[in-house]
Formats: sequence, structure tokens, C-alpha cells
Amino acid sequence: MSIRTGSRESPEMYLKSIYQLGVGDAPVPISTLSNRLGISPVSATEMIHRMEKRRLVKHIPYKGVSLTKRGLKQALAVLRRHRLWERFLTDRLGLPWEQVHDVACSLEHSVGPEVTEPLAADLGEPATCPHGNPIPTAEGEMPSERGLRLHELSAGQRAVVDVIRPENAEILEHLASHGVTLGAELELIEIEPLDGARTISVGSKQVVIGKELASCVVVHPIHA
Amino acid sequence: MSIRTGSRESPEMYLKSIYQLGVGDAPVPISTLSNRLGISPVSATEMIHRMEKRRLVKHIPYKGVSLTKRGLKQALAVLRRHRLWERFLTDRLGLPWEQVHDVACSLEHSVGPEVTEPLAADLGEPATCPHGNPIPTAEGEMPSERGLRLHELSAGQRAVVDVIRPENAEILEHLASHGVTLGAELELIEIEPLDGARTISVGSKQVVIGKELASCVVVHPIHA
DNA sequence: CTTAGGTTTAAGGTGTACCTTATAATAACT
DNA sequence: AGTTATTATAAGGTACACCTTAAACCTAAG
Ligand SMILES: [Mn+2]
Ligand SMILES: [Mn+2]
Ligand SMILES: [Mn+2]
Ligand SMILES: [Mn+2]
Repeated sequence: MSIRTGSRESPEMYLKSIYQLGVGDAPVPISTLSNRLGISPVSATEMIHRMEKRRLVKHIPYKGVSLTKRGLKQALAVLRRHRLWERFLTDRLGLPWEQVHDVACSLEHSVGPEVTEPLAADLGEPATCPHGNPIPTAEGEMPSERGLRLHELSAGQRAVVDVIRPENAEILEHLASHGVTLGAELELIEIEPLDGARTISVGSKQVVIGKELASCVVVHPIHA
Repeated sequence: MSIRTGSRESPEMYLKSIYQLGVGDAPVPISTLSNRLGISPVSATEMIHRMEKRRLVKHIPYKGVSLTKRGLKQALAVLRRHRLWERFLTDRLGLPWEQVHDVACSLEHSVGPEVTEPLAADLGEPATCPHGNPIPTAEGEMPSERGLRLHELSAGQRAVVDVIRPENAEILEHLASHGVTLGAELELIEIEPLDGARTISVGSKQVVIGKELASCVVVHPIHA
């Protein structure tokens, strides 16, 4: 039977986080990483050392970590699995979109391409996850993400919702309850001068959304 | 983010194995268990001790291990997940039946009922896995398995294949290549007096199968 | 009733993945 | 240049899940 647990989980989560925290080729400070993962900086450093031995990351002391070619490839593979499973959970099983992220975070470590690719085929090779984030290709190419954040719109502008990020259950649920879902068309009515809260109209309703929350919504402007 | 790996895998594999090795209420010797799992008896004993603290098993020294109510419930839940994933992999993704067992053995530890039950519904609440083994119900009831093994048939008897067990890739592949698949109708032609090899006819062909292998095939006799 | 063989415990290790509490080293800022 | 805050390392732990070798123990068979 051979049990061989292997535990790919933790290193894969580090890889994914490093990828997602990185902007351009700037190294990610270990503190940022440890913070995101909810792990002590000392433990994160330990893990980074182990991963460096496996040539998954490069650590420049006092600067941060960056992915090697191998690491990047693996990170994108995990991200692909994650988003494909999310699609499966919503499209095939009908789970609510605010719930699928956590489940997918567990499934993403459990299978290889022999399952992922047939799954992608069955789902019709989707380009994005249910929250609008692009799915890396099987070859490890990440489609470039373009788009404005909602808080970057100016008053009077109309736009369509493309992505919600991060994929936090509370955020997703809250936005959805106000009608802010993928594909929704909205108009920015006004910006509160003091706290930066945004009043938007979506559907027939008007909603007020804090600047913080507004920055979670990625849109593309339209002229109507 | 909270990484919390938890590692349900190993204990769950022990539970599943104890369930499958148990006949009736007889305790399973740890040597049998350690053997099945490919783990040293000392390590298995260690694990059993940990599981006993969690009230998953009861260990009677020099006799063996048996599942507690809690342990049994969990074992059947794992088995249900395993067999549902197998069905998913064959029915939805079209993976070959000799390959799905190993993949399912990884997936079975990754999700809870919030996924399993919608999955079961999507699959049409199947009663058996692709290899014919019964799927425990969501309530934790195991449908009783009845049926003769192929090596228990006498010459001249006709029967239909219900289950192949164990779900070993080589065994499955070999049998399938001879036309011995679920639902196949066969007739036992003769039994070799010396080594007990069975000559059977299946489809239009005649095949010789060792006694060992014949015992992996569960059938129900028919009168034709 | 003895004893051989299967079973358990003891002892000491490995590697992973986390923790805390220091202390050292460095980068960036005044 | 000196101070401060961040970052890294050192040291010592925990828990899991495996390993080996050796001694102790029980059971069941002879
Ligand atoms: Mn994950
Ligand atoms: Mn998503
Ligand atoms: Mn398994
Ligand atoms: Mn099966």
C-alpha cells in the first residue's frame, strides 16, 4: 500500500504566496510572507531555507525571497489547480462562490496533471476562476491581468466588474449581497471627501462601499 | 491565511485499513495492519496508541485493534469519499479504472461532507465504485456485500462479474485485457486439478486464470 | 509445562513543520 | 557616524510520522 504522505502542502502554499505577493521581480520580504501565512517569521525563514535547498526559491538576506524558474513553474501549477477546482466546485457542484476558495485550497495539493488536465477539459478550458482571476495555462503561462480598481474610478464613470480580490468569504459575501458580482455593471456616483467611501449604483440600488473594500473590486470602464 | 495542515491522511488510512481488514468484530492484529500499510510494526503500534488517545480505536494487547463507534464512522466516511471520487474520475473525467484508485486515495483526505454530498448528488447517488465495491451511505451505513468469488464456482456454472478486489492496477488491467470487467458474463469451463487454475469463457474467448487471481473476482451465478 | 514465535515496549534517530525567547547583524534614517 | 528598527540566527521545545535494534512479554502450540 505504501502510505508516503510527502506533505507537499506547506511548501506549495509558500510558493503560491510568494508568487501572489510579488510585484514584478522584486523579492518578497519574509516578514510579509510570514504575515500572510500566519506563521512566525522564524518558522518562515526556516522553511525558506529548506526550500532554497530544493532550488525552489532564492533568498537575498535583508531583502526577501523570490521564486526560481522551478519555483515559479510550481507556483503557477498550484494556482492553476486551485482555480480549476474552484470552477469545478461552483460550476459542477453548485457550491457558493464565497465557500469554494477554502475547499480548493485543500484540493490544490492533492492531484497532478493526470487529473488537472482532464478536469480542465471537462470544464471547457475556463480562462478565469469564479472570482475572475485568470487561470495559468497548462504550459505555465499566466495571462496578464489588466484592469482598474473600483477606488480608482472617478465620479460618473461606469464600469463592469471583472475580478474580486482577495477571495475572502466575508468580502465576497458582503459584496454579493449588494449586487457586486462578476459581470455586474455599476456607476460611481460620488466619493466621500473625508473617509473616501464610494457611493455606487448597481442594478437599481445605491450602495456605499468603503475605500478599502472598493480596492478589492477590479473593473473595466465602459462608456454608456 | 492560517496554513494549518492538520495531516488527517495517515490516521484516516489506518482507519480505512482496519475496517477493510476486519472480519466481523474480530480485532485486526497490528502486524496485519502494518503489513498492509507497508509500515514497521513498531511505528504502527505507535500510531495506534495516538489513535487510541483520540478514541478512534481500541487496542487489546496481543489480540489486535478494532474501531470504536467514532472510528468506524470516520472509516466509512473516508471510504465513501474514496469511492465517490473514483466514480467522479471515471464517469466525469474519463480516467481509466485501473488508475483512479490511487488518485482517489489522495483526494479522499482533502474534503468534507460539504463537498462530498453535492458530489454524490451530481453523480446520481451511485451505489458502487467503478470496481463494484459498495459506497457507504451519507449516514454511515455500509450496504452488505454478497456474492461468490470466481474460484468458488464449479465447472459449468455461469455468472456475472460484480466486483474486482483488491483494486490493484496490475490486477485490474490484466483482468480487463481478458475481458473480465464489471457486468461481463462468463462461464467456468474447467478447474485444473493440480494448481487450481480456472479456464473460463468470457465473450467469445477462453482464458486461463490462476486461482489466486480468480479469488479477486466477485460474481453472482446465473442460470442460462 | 515449557518454549518458540509473535507482540509490545524501550531507546535512540531522522525529517518536517511549527513554536518562543534571546542575541546578533544589517539597512535605513536622523 | 550613530541610533533604531527590521531581519536573521541561535537555542531549545512540541508534535507527528516514520525508522532501527534490542529487550521484555505473552500466548498458544507442542
Ligand atoms: Mn492550499
Ligand atoms: Mn478564485
Ligand atoms: Mn488515502
Ligand atoms: Mn474502487
